[in-house]
Amino acid sequence: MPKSKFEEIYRNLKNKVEQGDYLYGELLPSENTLIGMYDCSRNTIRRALSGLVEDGYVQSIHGKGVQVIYQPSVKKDFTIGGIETFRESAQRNNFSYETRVIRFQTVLTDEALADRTGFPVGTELLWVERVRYLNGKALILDVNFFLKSVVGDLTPEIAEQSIYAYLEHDLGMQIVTSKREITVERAAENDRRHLDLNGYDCLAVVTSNTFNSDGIMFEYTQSRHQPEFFSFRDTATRKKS
Amino acid sequence: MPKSKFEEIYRNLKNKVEQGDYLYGELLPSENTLIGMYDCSRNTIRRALSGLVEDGYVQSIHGKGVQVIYQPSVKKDFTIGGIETFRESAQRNNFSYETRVIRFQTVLTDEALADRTGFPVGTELLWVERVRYLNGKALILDVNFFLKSVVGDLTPEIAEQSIYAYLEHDLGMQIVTSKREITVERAAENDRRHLDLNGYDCLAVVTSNTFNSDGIMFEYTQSRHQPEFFSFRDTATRKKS
DNA sequence: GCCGATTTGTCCGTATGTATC
DNA sequence: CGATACATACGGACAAATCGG
Repeated sequence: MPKSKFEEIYRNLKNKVEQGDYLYGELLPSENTLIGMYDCSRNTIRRALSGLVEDGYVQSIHGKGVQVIYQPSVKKDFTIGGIETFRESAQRNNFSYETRVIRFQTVLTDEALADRTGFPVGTELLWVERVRYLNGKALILDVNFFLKSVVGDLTPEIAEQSIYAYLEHDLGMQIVTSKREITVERAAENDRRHLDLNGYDCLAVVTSNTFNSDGIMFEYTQSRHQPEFFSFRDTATRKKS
Repeated sequence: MPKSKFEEIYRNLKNKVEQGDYLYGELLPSENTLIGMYDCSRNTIRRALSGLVEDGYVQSIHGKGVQVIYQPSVKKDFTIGGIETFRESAQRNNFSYETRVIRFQTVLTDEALADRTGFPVGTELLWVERVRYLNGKALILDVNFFLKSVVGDLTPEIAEQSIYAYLEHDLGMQIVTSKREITVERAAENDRRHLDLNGYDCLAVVTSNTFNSDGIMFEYTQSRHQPEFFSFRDTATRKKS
């Protein structure tokens, strides 16, 4: 059984664009035509279209139509974007991958940790550090702090597989919002020890706070990437000031 | 005269959140209450709210309410996000700034340039390189390629001020969509020559293609940042697979 | 555990405004 | 000018989740 109607239409149109049914520079069928094609209301069509706009697939032009601006990417990078897990990215790129847990302990949030993570002082956290290997090279160092009260009995064994799969499937938790910041930092002692930096003295660092469907922030993470395989894509639309 | 109703409400609510009228963790007034407060339909309220969701200000929880997840940032970084110009960022952070044009010439798109920029072979482009100074330090190297047919008679003098102001105010052009990619690259000869790298051997590189309201891609840009002052913020929401 | 009130999520239909051609 | 297409706004209906009694 499908999800919602607008999402079905959104996916269908997205696939069509990706498969080249509608080409770069062309206009999509008009909203009225789409109403006929999908047998639904105008609102539903517009909702589906706005999803494509957010994805940078199309751009609507007042009085003219909705134009395709999707271009298939030539480079098959190891990219992160949206909220995609390490495992999903690796599989999408057909890379062999492995994860090693190098830290797994419970800590109490003190002043410094509170300032860094955004959790209140005194909160019990699970501190996990993992090294991610792609095709045998140590490329990512993940430092996670999870709310102990939420992740329950997460084990190192689970952490070596996918923590997100555990959270979503086993705990039935839904990840909704993730606030991220991307910076570039000089490699620290810990980075040098665990990663194959290949001569780089810097890393791409993605720091994020993640919220679940209950609206509670349950995770603070730093993902420290060797620069070579890091790439972040994004589409921005300018809101009128 | 104001823009649209939903945008007015969006801005109003956004300001209230920023000013602390609604605090982190609290719920906004219910949609029904907001309808009364703003004297409008439910759709209009929901549209305003969805803007706040996109900004990572709030998160709606089915059956419960709309929760504030906005936290005022302590660090006053030089950040880029949305489509903000160099000038806007500098002013927001109260930095003195200056721009020097180090290249300004017309080129014809060959195979290599087409591959890099996404413009078709044979297109006439304006190639501009500028060094951006913040508080006297050379921190950003901007490499722009503009569609010659669109930017018309852009001059080096204008380029030293704000190109975007020229495009928007003088040409009446509206920037709508920008596709961006963030990577980390080793500093090249050109970077070393023009930037104060402060010992870093890497740069944060933002590569973007920008579309105007006519749906034509008129700009390809590489913004090469000294890492120290680079920070990119973003809020992602997970779409159900 | 059930029920009803509240709240958000989805969907529909209609009307009017505005830009393009 | 008229036809077409997107933008905004309103109103109503029902579903689904949450919460308190």
